[in-house]
Amino acid sequence: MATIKEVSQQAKVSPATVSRVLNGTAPVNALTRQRVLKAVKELAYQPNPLARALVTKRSGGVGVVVNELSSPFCGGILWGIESVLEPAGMHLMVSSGHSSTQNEKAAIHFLKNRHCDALIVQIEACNEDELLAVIGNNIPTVIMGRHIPEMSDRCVYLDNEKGAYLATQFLIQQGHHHIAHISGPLALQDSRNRLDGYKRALQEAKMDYNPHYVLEGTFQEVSGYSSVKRLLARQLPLSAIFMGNDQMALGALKALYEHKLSVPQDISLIAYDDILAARYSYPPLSTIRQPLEAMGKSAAEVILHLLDKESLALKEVQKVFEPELVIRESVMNLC
Amino acid sequence: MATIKEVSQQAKVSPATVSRVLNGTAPVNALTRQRVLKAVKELAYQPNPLARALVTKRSGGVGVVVNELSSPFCGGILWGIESVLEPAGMHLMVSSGHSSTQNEKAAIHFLKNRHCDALIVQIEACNEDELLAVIGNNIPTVIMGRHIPEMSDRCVYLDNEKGAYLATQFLIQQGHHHIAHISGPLALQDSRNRLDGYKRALQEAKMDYNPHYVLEGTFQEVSGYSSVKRLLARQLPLSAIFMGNDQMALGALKALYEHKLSVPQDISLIAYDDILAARYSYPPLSTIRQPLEAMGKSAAEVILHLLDKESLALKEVQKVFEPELVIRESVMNLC
DNA sequence: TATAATCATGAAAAGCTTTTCATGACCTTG
DNA sequence: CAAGGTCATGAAAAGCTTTTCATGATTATA
Repeated sequence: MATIKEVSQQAKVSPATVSRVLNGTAPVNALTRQRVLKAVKELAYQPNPLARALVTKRSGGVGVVVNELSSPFCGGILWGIESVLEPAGMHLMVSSGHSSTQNEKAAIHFLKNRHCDALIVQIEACNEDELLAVIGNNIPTVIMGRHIPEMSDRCVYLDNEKGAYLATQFLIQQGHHHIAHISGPLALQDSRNRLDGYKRALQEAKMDYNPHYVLEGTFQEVSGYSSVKRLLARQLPLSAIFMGNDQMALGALKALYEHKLSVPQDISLIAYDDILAARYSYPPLSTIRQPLEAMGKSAAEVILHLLDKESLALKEVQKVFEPELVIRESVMNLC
Repeated sequence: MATIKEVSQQAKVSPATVSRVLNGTAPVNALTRQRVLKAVKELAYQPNPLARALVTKRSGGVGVVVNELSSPFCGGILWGIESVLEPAGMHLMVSSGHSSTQNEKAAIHFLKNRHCDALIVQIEACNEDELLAVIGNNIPTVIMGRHIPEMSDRCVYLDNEKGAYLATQFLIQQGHHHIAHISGPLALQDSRNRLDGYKRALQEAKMDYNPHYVLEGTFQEVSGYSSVKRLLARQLPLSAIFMGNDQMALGALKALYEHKLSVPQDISLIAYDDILAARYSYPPLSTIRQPLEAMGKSAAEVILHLLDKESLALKEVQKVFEPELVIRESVMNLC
């Protein structure tokens, strides 16, 4: 590995001049510049990022904490982030939170300690106060997948209320009157927003909101399964369920199958997220799609702006994303 | 951020002594040590990883190049890697190859240039020579998901031949005689090994290998769809298909559905990988499971050994993993 | 008791850049 | 032509550790 000193010797200039040529930080005589560039090429010189980081206090790394590396949700986000950050010359340092407050905090500390220039955080367990505390305010940070009022302009998230509204509205349009909802954990803002959207659609259709039709789940498959069983045990008139996410819907499918209820003939199902499995379940699930990749890209763009790498104003980046209704075959038209 | 100098002043020692206490590189008088530790605590001192990396030539980062960040396959691997490397104090720098030779090379160069201590590479497009060339031999590297003879002791992979053998054998045991195979791209060693396993099972059952029953796909869903259509057009007697991976099997399901052939009554299907969707397709797919997380862990352990962080001998890490047959409902018993 | 060996510590160098400050050459302007 | 300004460049410092080498003190050995 050649150093800047060797280059400077070969080009018969000082290291400072080489630095100036490479970074364009000061004007350099055209001939000198050429000599330098020639030497750089001949020695295949590449600046040592560590030494550079030490002096500029910019490591070129962005820390990303996702909830679960292996989930399709996080994969989509990561992909989006990478596609923006890498061309900008920055690298991703990833870590995961595994839905545990402690892990999440540890992951954030870990990355902060590694001198990341910025942080992108998509976690579920920490509440708002914990999150704000652990982030601190000495590192530019973007929150993904939830809205935190204190840092509204650095949150990239889906309009969950609207997605739930769209889902419920669709069920109503298809002629359903008795619509249940299995929510996610209500400690999460997302889940609460989805519940709100469900309520708003009912209200708009002049249908009463009945708490007996709502159960709280955990976003996991087993919870979809057990919640639906509990719901059925209540023996309420029922024609459709709005499931808080796809994974729970897959569990629901199983529960309904065991009760010899077919989807959508006996019960209609609509869910949320549009993971791959939603397309291949039987029947394929109608669901609400989140533009994960686009959201990841936006988060990365916000980061670039915060780091002043781009001239665009921060406001111009889209931060609230629109959910999209994906119609497949799990909802029956009763009209 | 406190520096080592401030700590040394507070503890009335030289920076060298602080370093010695913190790294245990030389004996330090017990009392001095206590003074130093006290100062470290009071100032909440944390060594600057960049400065440290500059002198030790160890950044503490491991570069990971996966084929596709958003795929469930890579997610599982990443999870495994993270679970070993993070406790060892190392961080992950990720990048993806997107099945393109150029991207893969760029990603590896990108990470090497960032002064990673080591590399874990799971890519598909580069052939062996390209891969060896781009890796070079100045950075410890582990290859995942394929076997490269030149660096046999640094490859962590599945016994693909055996998995394919298990799948095909299972079909035969269930009484199938006309078994087709839609392979992955035969440029990939994995695909060739799976084809070999298929052949071996046939041979062992004294069934003839007929090339008309084998089509080459791309591992993508659409390719499963089109390959099956082409296969059906050949009008061969057929009772089962061994699909090269789950994604192609999902495409196959669609093609068969369009031909009004039901699975498994008319055609049986078995696949490879066991992604989440395999469990929820209709019917749920029998498939071959890869222990992704365990493989990721192993890869990370090999890295740690290569970096001499652990005393275990390199040989003791498991590097060839056993596939597991997962029986669901896509295969009919004809016996 | 004198000499050798061991131990604890500090000063300074090394690692590689970027950046500040200074300098000398050249040009412009009064 | 002298004074002031601009331009291109170099020397040296700064950024924060780790590590080498040297030193003085203490202990063991002959």
